[in-house]
Amino acid sequence: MPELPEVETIRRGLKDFILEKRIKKIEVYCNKSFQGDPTTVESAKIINLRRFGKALIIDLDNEKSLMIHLRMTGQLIYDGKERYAAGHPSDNFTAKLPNKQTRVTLTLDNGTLYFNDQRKFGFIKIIETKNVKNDSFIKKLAKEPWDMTAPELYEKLQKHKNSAIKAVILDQSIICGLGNIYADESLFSSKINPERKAGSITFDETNLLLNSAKAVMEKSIASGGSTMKNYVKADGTKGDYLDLFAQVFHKEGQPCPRCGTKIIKKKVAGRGTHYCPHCQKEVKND
DNA sequence: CTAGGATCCTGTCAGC
DNA sequence: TGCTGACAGGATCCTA
Repeated sequence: MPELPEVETIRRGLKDFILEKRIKKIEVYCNKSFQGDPTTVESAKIINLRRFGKALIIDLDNEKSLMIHLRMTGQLIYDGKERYAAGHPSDNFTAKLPNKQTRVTLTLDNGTLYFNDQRKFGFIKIIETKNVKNDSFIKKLAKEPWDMTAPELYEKLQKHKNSAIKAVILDQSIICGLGNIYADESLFSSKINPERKAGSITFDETNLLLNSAKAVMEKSIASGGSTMKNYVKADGTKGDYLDLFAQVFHKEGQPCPRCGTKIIKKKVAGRGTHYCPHCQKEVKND
């Protein structure tokens, strides 16, 4: 699910609806999905929304924060006068809520925020605002592509020289923000085969990869992420926004936009991986 | 230390 | 139709 662009989309979109609003009540339907005592944040006001990699932080006015990670299938759906839904795309965006996949609801002054999560990998947890940066997950995050230099990334790649480049760029402690979609898209854009060992990537290729990562994520954020938002009509839910900008992801069997060769799907680093076998030729030496 | 695989959980889809 | 296995936009834990 949601990668950096989707979480950033959620942050920007949700802000307009929930900033300066108070949490009146929290209902937890699945204990695994919520860590902490909900009553300690009830009546607190939302004063800021921040993002660290794929994690969303909602700061409250009582020195506590909600840390939200959507993992694979998490969604945040605000339902008030309007509905704003983002995260893992599904019919939940327009469905009646709460429903079977609703794990937590936050009742606000002006509406309800639903945390839906089919697979229950995601979570909301309460942490002290001052401890956000010390959180075990946040602490490990590397820089995002915009803050990282090519020499920095190149050095990290050498440290993991025997791993597939795809596996390396998915590691949030190496470079932060890429997930399965943007890893594939960045590698395609850089003409790098996902199975190449990180140690075989040249400095120039590293530079290209870094620039590609920035470009594909910027493009996604600009178009509202690959997620859907502001939906009111049920007939819109079938639309796949990913198609609008993805070059290879979920495009297996379709012609490569650069050379026309059929896009391949193959398991790399334990993940479904899409690439053009012609543009992204394997390089033998490493 | 790195590298690779299993695992958490629910739902859907292809194939028999 | 019913069953089965594979797979899913993530991250962690375990093992070698």
